Amino acid sequence: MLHDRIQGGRLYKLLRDRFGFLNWWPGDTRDEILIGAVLTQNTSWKNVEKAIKNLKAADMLSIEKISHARIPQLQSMIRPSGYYRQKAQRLKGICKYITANYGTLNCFFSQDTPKLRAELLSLSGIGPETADSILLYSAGKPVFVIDAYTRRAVQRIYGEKHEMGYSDLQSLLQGHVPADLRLYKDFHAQFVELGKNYCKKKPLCGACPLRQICNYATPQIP
DNA sequence: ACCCAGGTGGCCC
DNA sequence: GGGCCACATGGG
Repeated sequence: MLHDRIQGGRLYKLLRDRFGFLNWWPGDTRDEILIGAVLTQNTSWKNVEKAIKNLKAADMLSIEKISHARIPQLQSMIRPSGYYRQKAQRLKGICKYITANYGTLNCFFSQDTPKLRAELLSLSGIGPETADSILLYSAGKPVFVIDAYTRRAVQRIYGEKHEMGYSDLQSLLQGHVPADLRLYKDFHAQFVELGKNYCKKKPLCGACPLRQICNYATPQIP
């Protein structure tokens, strides 16, 4: 069963051996990572890079700056990342909330993780995945991020059928992976790397690392 | 021309 | 509490 396959770090070791350690989320500052997390929603990172480049060129790549940006200007800068009208509005709202209530990201992040997560989720434009991406990569909290890649990989391992919700998937992974920040960051990065290179087609290709643990013979749910 | 990408919020039942 | 749908650009 899945538990056994993930437990003992077998899955992680397998991926890690294939891809090497990935120091993942591109971005130099906490601000940049948070902003990128919002912009990348259902959007390829390539497009987000263009938006971030525009923001950087205009010296607007900070929570504080965006909190009082003009919407039309913000829209034009983030246009390449798609949904630019929605994202401009929501991103500004998020930045305004943080600066108005906490001043700085460091201050905002210095709360208990559960409270911080709930607060992130209460903001328009931040759902579970974005909240956890921010918690993990911007705030540095050991929270497992569940994204489309992770979901697909786990479904491959499971045997495709049992569709799990976000929190079920997260509980499952967090329950079987030691809560270590570097490990969580890298594990998620491994899932992304896996998804980008393999696991795209229905039958796994011969080179897919998952073949080592996924023989499609025992897809039973506990 | 179609399908997808590191989702989310608003409706509806 | 789940099933649709709009949101928008850029690349295969």
